[in-house]
Amino acid sequence: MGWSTREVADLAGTTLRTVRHYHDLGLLPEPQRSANGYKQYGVDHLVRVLRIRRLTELGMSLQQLVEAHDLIDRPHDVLARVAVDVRETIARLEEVRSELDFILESSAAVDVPPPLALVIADDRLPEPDRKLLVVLGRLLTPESAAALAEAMETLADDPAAREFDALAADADPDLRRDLAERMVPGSIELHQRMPDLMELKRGAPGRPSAALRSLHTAVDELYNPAQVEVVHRMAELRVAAIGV
Amino acid sequence: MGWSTREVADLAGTTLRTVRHYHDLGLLPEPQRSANGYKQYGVDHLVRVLRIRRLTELGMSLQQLVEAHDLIDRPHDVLARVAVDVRETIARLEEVRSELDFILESSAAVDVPPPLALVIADDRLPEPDRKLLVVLGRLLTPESAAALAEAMETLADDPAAREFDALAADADPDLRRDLAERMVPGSIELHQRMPDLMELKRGAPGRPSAALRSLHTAVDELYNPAQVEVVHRMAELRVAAIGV
DNA sequence: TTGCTCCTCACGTCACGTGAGGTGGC
DNA sequence: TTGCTCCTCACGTCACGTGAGGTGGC
Repeated sequence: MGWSTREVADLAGTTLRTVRHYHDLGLLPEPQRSANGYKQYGVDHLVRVLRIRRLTELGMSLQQLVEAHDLIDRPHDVLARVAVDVRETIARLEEVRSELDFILESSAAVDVPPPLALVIADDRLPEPDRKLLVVLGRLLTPESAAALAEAMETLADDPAAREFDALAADADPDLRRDLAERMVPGSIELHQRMPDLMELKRGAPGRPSAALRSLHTAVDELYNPAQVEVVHRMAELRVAAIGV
Repeated sequence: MGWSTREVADLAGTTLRTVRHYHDLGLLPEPQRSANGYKQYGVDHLVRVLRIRRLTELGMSLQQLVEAHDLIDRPHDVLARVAVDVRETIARLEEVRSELDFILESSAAVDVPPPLALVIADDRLPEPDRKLLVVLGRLLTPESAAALAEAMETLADDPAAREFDALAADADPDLRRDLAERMVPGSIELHQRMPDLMELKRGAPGRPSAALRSLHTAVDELYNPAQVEVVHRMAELRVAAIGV
C-alpha cells in the first residue's frame, strides 16, 4: 500500500526525477520498500516534498535546505525573509515591464536607459552619435542620462553640431580650429546640466578615470581624425574656460 | 586601441566569462587582436553584448538567440511576446506574494491552498485529519477546497466526528456500526457542498479514479483499523442513500 | 508474449563559475 | 623581480532531464 514514486510525484505536482533528486541530497528519507523493491511513500513523504517544492518556488536553493534541514519543518521562520525577496523580484519585473511597454509604444531603442531611448530612435541622428549615446548610457547615472537627453534636443538645432557631424576626415586645419571654438558654448552648457559628467571626468587624481578612458576609446573609434581633433581642441578650450 | 575583454564586460555590466561564453556560442563575433594577442573590442561589440543581455534578462534563452540570430538585431519583433511572458511572471509572483502575506499574517500552514490553511492551523484538529486535508488539498480544485474549509467548521462541532477521532483500534463492532450510521448525514452534506468530490469519486467507468485511490491510500495510512472500517461502512450507507 | 511501471546508474543540459597553467607589459 | 592583466583549455555547479539496461506484475 502507500504511493509509488510516480504517484507521490503526481500528487506533489512534480516529476519522478525530482523526488529521486531529493533522496540523493538527503532532503527526503527513503520510504519502506515492498517485496519487489518498489518504494512505498506515505503522507509524511508527500508533505515533505510539498514543503521542499514550496520553499524552492519561493526562491530558496536545495543547498540551503540541506544545510538548514529544520527550515523544512519550521518554514515560517524563513518565509518573512523570502517575502522580502519576492517583493524585490516583483519590483524589478515591474521595472522591466514598464520599460518594455515604453519601448513597444514609442518604438524606442532597447540598449539605453528610457530617456535616451527616444533620442536614439530619431532617424536624423547620425550613426556615430547614436553609438556614442549607447556608451554614455552605460557610464552615466539615470538622472544624468535624462539631463543629456534633454540637452540633445537643443543641440539638434545647433549649426555647429551639424557641421561637426559632416566634417570631412581631411578638413582644413583652420576650419577645425574655428569649429572647435564655435562648439565650446554648447559643450559648456552640456557640462553644466550634467554634474555626473563632471564627476566622471575627474576620476582618480592625476589620471583619467576608467569611465573617461572608455569614452575616449569610443570617440576615437566612432569619429574621423578631423572630428577627433576638434573634440580634443574644444575640450581644451572648455577646460580653460570652466576648469573641466 | 578599443576595449579589453574586462572593459567591455564592465561596460555591459557583466563578467569576463559571459563575454567569452557568447563567443563560444557564436553569438558575439571575435574582435581584432593586438600584437600580443589581446582582444580589442569596439562599440559594436558592446552593443551586441548589451542586446544579448537584454533579451536574456527578458526571459529568452541563448539557444533561442543562436537559432534566430537576427532577433538580436531586430529585437522589437520578439519584445511583444516577451512582454506577455513578463506579465504572466509578475501575475504568478503576485499570487505567491499574497499567499505569503496570508501565511505570515494568519500563521497558516504552507502545504495547502489558502482556505484550508486556516483550518489546518487550528490546534484542536487531530493530526490524522490535518494530514488528510493536506492530501485533499492536492486533489481538489481551489473552489472545492474552499467549500471543504467551510464545511469543516460545522463538522468541528459534530459529536459523531469527535467520537470518530477518538475511536479505539479495537472498538466494539456494534459501536462501529452505530457510529457509521450517525456519521452519514454529515458525509452527505459534505458531498453535496462539493461537486468536485463527487466528480473525483466517479473516475473512470467501473474502476475508481487515481485520485480516489490516492485518497484511500491516505485514509488507510492515517486511521486505525476500526476508523477505516467505519469510513467504509459510512460510505456504503451514503452510496445507498444518494448514489455516490 | 506484450505493454506498462518500477528500479539503478550515469551522462547531458543550461549559463556560466572557477581554477590551472602560461604569457605579456610596467 | 613583483604584481597585474590577458590568454586558452577544461572541469565544476545547480536542479534536475533523459536515456540505458534490467526486473516485475497483468
